[in-house]
Amino acid sequence: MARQFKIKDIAKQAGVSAGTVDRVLHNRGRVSERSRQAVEAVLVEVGYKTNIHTSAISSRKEYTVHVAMPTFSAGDYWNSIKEGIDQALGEFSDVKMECRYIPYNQYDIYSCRAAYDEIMSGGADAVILAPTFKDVTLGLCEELERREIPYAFVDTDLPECKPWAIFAADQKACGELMGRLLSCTIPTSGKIAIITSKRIGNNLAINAGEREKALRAFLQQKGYEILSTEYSPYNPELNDREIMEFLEGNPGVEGIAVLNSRGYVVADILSAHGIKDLKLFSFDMTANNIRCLREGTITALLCQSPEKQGFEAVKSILGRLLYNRPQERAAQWMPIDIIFPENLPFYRKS
Amino acid sequence: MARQFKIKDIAKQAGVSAGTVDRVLHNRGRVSERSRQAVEAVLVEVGYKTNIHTSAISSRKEYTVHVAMPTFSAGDYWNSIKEGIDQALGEFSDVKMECRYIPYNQYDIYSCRAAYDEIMSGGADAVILAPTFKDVTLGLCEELERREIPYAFVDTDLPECKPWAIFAADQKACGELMGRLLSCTIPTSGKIAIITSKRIGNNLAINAGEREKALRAFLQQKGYEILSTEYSPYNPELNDREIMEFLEGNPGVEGIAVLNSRGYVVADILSAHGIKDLKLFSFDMTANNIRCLREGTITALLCQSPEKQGFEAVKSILGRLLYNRPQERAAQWMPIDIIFPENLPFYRKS
DNA sequence: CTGTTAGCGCATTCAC
DNA sequence: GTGAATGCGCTAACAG
Repeated sequence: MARQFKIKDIAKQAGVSAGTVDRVLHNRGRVSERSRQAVEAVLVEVGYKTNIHTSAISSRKEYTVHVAMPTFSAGDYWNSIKEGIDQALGEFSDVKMECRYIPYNQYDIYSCRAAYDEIMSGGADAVILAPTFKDVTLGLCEELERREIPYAFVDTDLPECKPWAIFAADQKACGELMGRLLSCTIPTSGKIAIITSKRIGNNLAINAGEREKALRAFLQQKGYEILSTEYSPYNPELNDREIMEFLEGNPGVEGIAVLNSRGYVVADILSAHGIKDLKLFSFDMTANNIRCLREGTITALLCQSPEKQGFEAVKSILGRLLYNRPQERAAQWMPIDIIFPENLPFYRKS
Repeated sequence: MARQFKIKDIAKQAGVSAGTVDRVLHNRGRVSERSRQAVEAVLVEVGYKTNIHTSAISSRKEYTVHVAMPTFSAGDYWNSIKEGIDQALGEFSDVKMECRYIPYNQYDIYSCRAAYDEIMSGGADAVILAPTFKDVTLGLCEELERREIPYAFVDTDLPECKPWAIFAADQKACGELMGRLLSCTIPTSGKIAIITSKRIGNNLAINAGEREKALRAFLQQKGYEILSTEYSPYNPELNDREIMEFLEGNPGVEGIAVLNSRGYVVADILSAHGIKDLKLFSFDMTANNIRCLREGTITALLCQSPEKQGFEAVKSILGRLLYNRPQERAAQWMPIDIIFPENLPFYRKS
């Protein structure tokens, strides 16, 4: 067990004091170029690794992190992200960090704008957010960058922004993976239906769009006939008729891909009409989707590790807050888990 | 942010000193019954949670953990478990803990016995092991229990033993999940071949056996015709002929399940003979299996989170060593990941 | 700009 | 049996 180098060791080696080493480590400035270089040389030479435990207890600074994401209810996707955030808060509970949740309606751009206004008015040291509406988010990020407030994305990437970090699933891979599952399950003679949801206004359903593009490319290459339809998240009572009319008008559909978390909506409709021989795939381990998976009305779910997204976002922001290092825009792509009834129990958190 | 209760707070509440609280927390004895009860009452009342960080830095005890598992080579399953262990060692680097690896040949019971002897002769504070040979392991565990040395299992469970904790995948679920994948992929008119490996001596290939049982039950219920054969891990040059003869003698096989990590062996044989239309599933993200998955000669892999097994085993043993709490035999079943080429990149660690 | 120093919360002596 | 005192490595405030 090679003894770790301590700050004092570094200081002695570099011919400075512990205080100076600390200032270098945290990019606090007020250090002469000469000292800084000397310290950094020793740092890399001995491979110094800061002891997060002692660091955590002796740091008395308090931070406020604002978290803006769509309203969540028990067992849904956004709630899982929140669980990951809370888990991180527990794990790093000695860092005095407060998380303020600022929820908004993901179908209402005004609600989102209001949430963002609230972020800017409060005194946030850092921000975690899900880029639901592209243009609105661009505006917020610009302002955050001007004020030098670090922010991290979860769920979706927005290439135009310069977040401190991104925690999301690769949507192209999500689409292709769904294509793979469908092509394993359905003979090429069968037709495949892609179901998306209508979204009002000119906001992009960024993720679903990317998934659809990748899925179509994948299936086309395999030679499938692809059909598609939309359902309305605003008029759920219409869905039943629309979906059934679609299926009746298009005989020969053997597989259905629902490109958002609403697989259960379609599953329940099919089930209510006694349709059992269709393969149905959807996204996210929400409470309703899990129920359908257990009932056998959903074949499998693709999951984007939402807990990990939340957890890693907090962890990363913390690193930024504690160690003021400049860093490149870093994307961390989440594992995409495939859940069948048989491996479901081992993914459910307490 | 509710302020956490500190040891001092507990002490004041219970009318004792910090030292006494510490003795209670660690079951160190030398505490009057009266004080102990008072302290424990306050402890549960305020929901005291020990601060692992301060705890870690101020504890000066040193521990030695022995790890007995099959010899590993770069990129194989056992190496992944070791990576998880090393990762934990890094994460908890301030706990002075040394891990001694004691590898053995998983096909040679004498080598295993020798490894276990070494464990018992060294001064281990705790042991992590994979129960490869049932009877030999039973003997070791008995002795460990007599000496009150805590031990944890990875990879496999052995119901007869009383380990501190178990980190393994549910093998029944593994078998059923493979059945599910096969039944999604292969029409019931197709035949399915199960391939296992011969194991010398009367040691049980515990995991593969359980998987096979579950898989057979699953497929039978779905109405498949099941064939099976074995290959020899000792005479690899024989495999090619044996496998090909098996396939030629059994036309109509559309899917193959390899119930251990050697899927690549079969994949390479098929590929060498230009056979492309078979669906092939196997276990574990080993280097060779990954190669075949990329080449398209393996359809998908089931993975038992080996890194997590190693990581959690160390974490759990650490908890036992630091906090002498008695705990029930606890099994923690790992997630079973399904890996296709499309989601492979997001599971690979650096 | 730099060095010095007082804690952070807990585990562990060592006197009582 | 018990409680006060000491140190772990690091941060942050302060005095130069």
